[in-house]
Amino acid sequence: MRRKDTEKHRRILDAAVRVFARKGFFRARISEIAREAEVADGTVYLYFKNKDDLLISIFEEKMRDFIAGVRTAMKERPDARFRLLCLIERHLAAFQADPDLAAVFQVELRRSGRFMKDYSKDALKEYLDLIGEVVEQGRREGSFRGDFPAGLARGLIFGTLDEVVSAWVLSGRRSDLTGQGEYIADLLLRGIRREDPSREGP
Amino acid sequence: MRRKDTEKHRRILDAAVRVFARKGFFRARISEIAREAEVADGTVYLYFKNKDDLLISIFEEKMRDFIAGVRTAMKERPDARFRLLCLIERHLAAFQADPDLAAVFQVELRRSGRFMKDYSKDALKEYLDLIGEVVEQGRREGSFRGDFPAGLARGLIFGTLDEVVSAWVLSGRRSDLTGQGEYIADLLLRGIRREDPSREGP
Amino acid sequence: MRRKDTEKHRRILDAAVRVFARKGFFRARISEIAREAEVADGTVYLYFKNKDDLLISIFEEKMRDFIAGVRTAMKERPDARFRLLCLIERHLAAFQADPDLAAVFQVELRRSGRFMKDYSKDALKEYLDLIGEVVEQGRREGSFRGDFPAGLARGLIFGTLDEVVSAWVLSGRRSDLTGQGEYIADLLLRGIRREDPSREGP
Amino acid sequence: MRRKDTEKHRRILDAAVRVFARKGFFRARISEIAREAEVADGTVYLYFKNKDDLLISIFEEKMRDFIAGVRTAMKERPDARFRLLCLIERHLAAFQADPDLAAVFQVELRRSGRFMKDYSKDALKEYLDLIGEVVEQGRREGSFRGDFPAGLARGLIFGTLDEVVSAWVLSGRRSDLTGQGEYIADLLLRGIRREDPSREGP
DNA sequence: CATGAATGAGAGTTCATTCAT
DNA sequence: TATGAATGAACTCTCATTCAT
Repeated sequence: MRRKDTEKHRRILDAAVRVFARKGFFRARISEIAREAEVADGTVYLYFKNKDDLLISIFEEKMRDFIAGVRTAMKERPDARFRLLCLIERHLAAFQADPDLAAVFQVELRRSGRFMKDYSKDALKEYLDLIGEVVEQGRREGSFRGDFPAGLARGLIFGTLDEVVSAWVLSGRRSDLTGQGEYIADLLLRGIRREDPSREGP
Repeated sequence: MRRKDTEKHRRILDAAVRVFARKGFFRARISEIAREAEVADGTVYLYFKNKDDLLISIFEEKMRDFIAGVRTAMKERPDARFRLLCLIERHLAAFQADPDLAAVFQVELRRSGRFMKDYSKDALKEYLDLIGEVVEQGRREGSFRGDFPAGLARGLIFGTLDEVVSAWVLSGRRSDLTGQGEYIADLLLRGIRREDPSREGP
Repeated sequence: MRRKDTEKHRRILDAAVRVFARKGFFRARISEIAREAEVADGTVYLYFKNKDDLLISIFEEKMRDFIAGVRTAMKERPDARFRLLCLIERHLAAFQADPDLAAVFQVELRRSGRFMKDYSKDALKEYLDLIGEVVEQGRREGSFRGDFPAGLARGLIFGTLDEVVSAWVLSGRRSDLTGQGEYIADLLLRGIRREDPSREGP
Repeated sequence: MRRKDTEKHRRILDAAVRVFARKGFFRARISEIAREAEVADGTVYLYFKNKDDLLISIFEEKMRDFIAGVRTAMKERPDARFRLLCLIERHLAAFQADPDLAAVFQVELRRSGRFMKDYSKDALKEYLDLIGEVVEQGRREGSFRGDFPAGLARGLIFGTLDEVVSAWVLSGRRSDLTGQGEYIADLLLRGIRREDPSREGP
C-alpha cells in the first residue's frame, strides 16, 4: 500500500509536469492531469492540497531528487573544481532530459514571484547552499579565490546556469544544452579560481 | 473627441500593461484593469475586442511605436555600425524604461506560442526586417561580412537582445540593462563585421 | 419640427418592426434598430421610454391606424354583413401587406402574456368593441342571430381571424391570406346570421 | 447511479420546460431552472451543453418518447384509418396533458427558425415519416386515395394538427383540445380516404 | 483509499440606458 | 433636439474543490 501510494503520487506529479508544460499553469485543468495520470479527479486531492500545491510540489520534489543526485555524484569527485563541473553538468542534463520540467521550472514557476518567495524558499535555498558548500570547499583547498564574498560566487554560478536554461527554454529548446556545460564551467572557473601561482613565477 | 478617444485607449492599454505585469495574464481581471484605467468595465470592450486582444494590442502598438522611434533615431546616423548600436541601445532602453512592458513582452506573450504565431507575426516581422535592413546596408557599405546568410545575422542580433532582456526580466530586473549595450554591440560587431584589411597589411 | 418629430418617430417604429420580425424581440438590439432607422441610439429614447415601450407602441399605434382605417371603410357599407366582410378583408390584408408586422403581432407580442395583459388591453379592447358594434348592428337590423351572448360572436370572429393569421405566420407566410377572406366570412356568417325565415315557409 | 443520472437529467429537463413556458426562452434564467430542478447551476451543464442545447433536447427527447408511444399504441390497431385516429388523439392528448410543453413546442421552438432547421430536423422528420407510413399503409390497404402525392397527405395531416395546437396555445389553452380529435380525424379522412365504391353502385 | 457527480463562486462579456456635449 | 461614448448590472458558463458512496 505504501508502494502504491508512492507510485500514484509520482504518476500525478509527472502528469502535472506534462500538462503544465503543454498548457501553462492556468490553462491546465485538474481533470486533464487526472486523466493523464489515469486516476479520478478527486484522487489528485488525496495527494496534493490544491492546484497551487501541485506546482509547488513539482518544484520541491524534483529539487530534492536532483539535489540528492548531485550530492551522490559529487562524493566520487573529491576536488572542488570537478565537483563544480559535475554540478553544472547535472543541472543542464536534468533539464535537457526533461524539457517539460524545464518549461515548468523556468516559466511557470516564475510567473508570479509569489511561488518562489512564499513557498519554495527552502528547496531553492538548499540548492544554493549546496553550491555554497562547493565554493567553500574550493576556498579551503586553495583552488578558489577568497577575495570576494562567497555569496557572490554562489549567485554567479546559479545565476549563470539559470539564465542559460531559461534562454534555452524560451528559444524553443532546440539547441544542445549539455554541450554547453564545459564552456560554462570554463567560464565560471576562470572567474572564481585562484590565479595559478606557478604562472607568476619568473 | 478624437483626442479623448486616443487618451482613453492609451489609459486602458497602459493599465493593462501594469496589471498583466503585476498579476500575469490569467490572474489579471478586466475589472482591475478598468479600475486602474479609471473607466467602467464595459468601456474596455469599446476599445478592445476581448482580453486576448488587449494582450495582442499591447504587443502591436508598443512595437509600432518602438520601431517608429528606432527608424527616426537611425536616420541621424548614416553608418550601419552606428545604426546597429543605436538599435541595440534603444531596444535595451525601451525595456529598462518600462519594466512592466518588459515583463509582458518577455513572459506573458511567450506563454502560449499561439499569440506570437497566430496574431503578432506582422509586428515582429517588421522589427526583424528593420534589423535586416541595417545588416544589408552594412554589407553594401562593406563594413559587414557578406560570407554568410543575411538572415543569420538578423537572427543573431535579435536573439541576443531578446535573451539578454529575458534574462534581465527573469532575474528580477535588478541589474542595469542599458549599461550592457556597448558590450553587446561590441560582441555582435565582432561577429558580423568584415575583418579590417589594414590589419592584415605587412 | 412637428413633422420632423413625427417622421423620425415613424422611422424608428418601422425599423423596430423589421428588426423584431427578423431577430425576435430579445435578439433585437436597440443599436440595430437605430442604425436601420438612421438615427443615433440615444434618439430612440427621445421617442420611446425603453425597449418594451417600443414593442407596446408598435401594437398600439398600428392598431389605432388599423381601427381608424376599418371605421372609415365601413362607413361606406351600411349593411352589417358587408361591414363584417369589410373588417375581415382588412384584417387579413393588413397583415398580408406587412408580414413583418404580422410576425411581431402574432408571435413577439404573445411571448409573455404580460404585454397583452398589462399594457395593451386598451387597443385590443377597442378592436373587440368595434367588432361588437358590428354584431350589435346586425342584431338590430335582424340579420344576425340574437339567441346567444353577443360577446361570444365577437370572440368567435376575432378568435377565428387571429388563429388564421397565426397559422399563416407560423407556417412561414407562404400561402395567400387575403384569398381566404371570403371563405372565412362565409363560415362566420353561417354561424351568426339569422336563419332565413323564408326557407322555413311551407 | 444510473438511475440517479437519469432522474436528475429528467428533473432538469422538466424544470426547463416549465420555466421556458413561464418566462420564454430568453427571459428564462439557468439559475431559475437549476433552482426549480433542485440542483446547482453548474449541474445543468453536466447534462446539457448550454442553454440552447436545453431547448433542443426538450424537443428531441419529448419527440422520441412521443413517437415511441404512438408506435406502441398503433400496433394494437391494424387498420390504417384507426391508426391515424390513434395518432391524432395522442398528438392532441400529449399537448393537452402538458400545456407547458405545448407552449415550448409551438412558440419557443419556432421563434427563430434556426432551431427547427439546423438542429431538430431528425426528430421532426421521424414523426413525418411515421405519418407517412400510415398513409402508405392506407394506400396499400385500399382505404386511402392514391391519386395525389403521398407527401401531400403527410403534410396535410401534420400541418392541420400543428395549426390546431398552435391556435390552442396562442388562444390561452382554454378550450378542450382532445375533444376536437374526432372532428379533425373526420375532416382529414374525408379528404384522403378512397371514396366508398359501394355508394357508387346502382 | 478511490471515485466522479455535484457544487457554486467568480470570471468575461453584452447591451439597454444615460447624459455631457 | 440629436448624438454616441460611457456605464455597470446581470447574464452564461467554467472548473477547482468536496464528499457520499
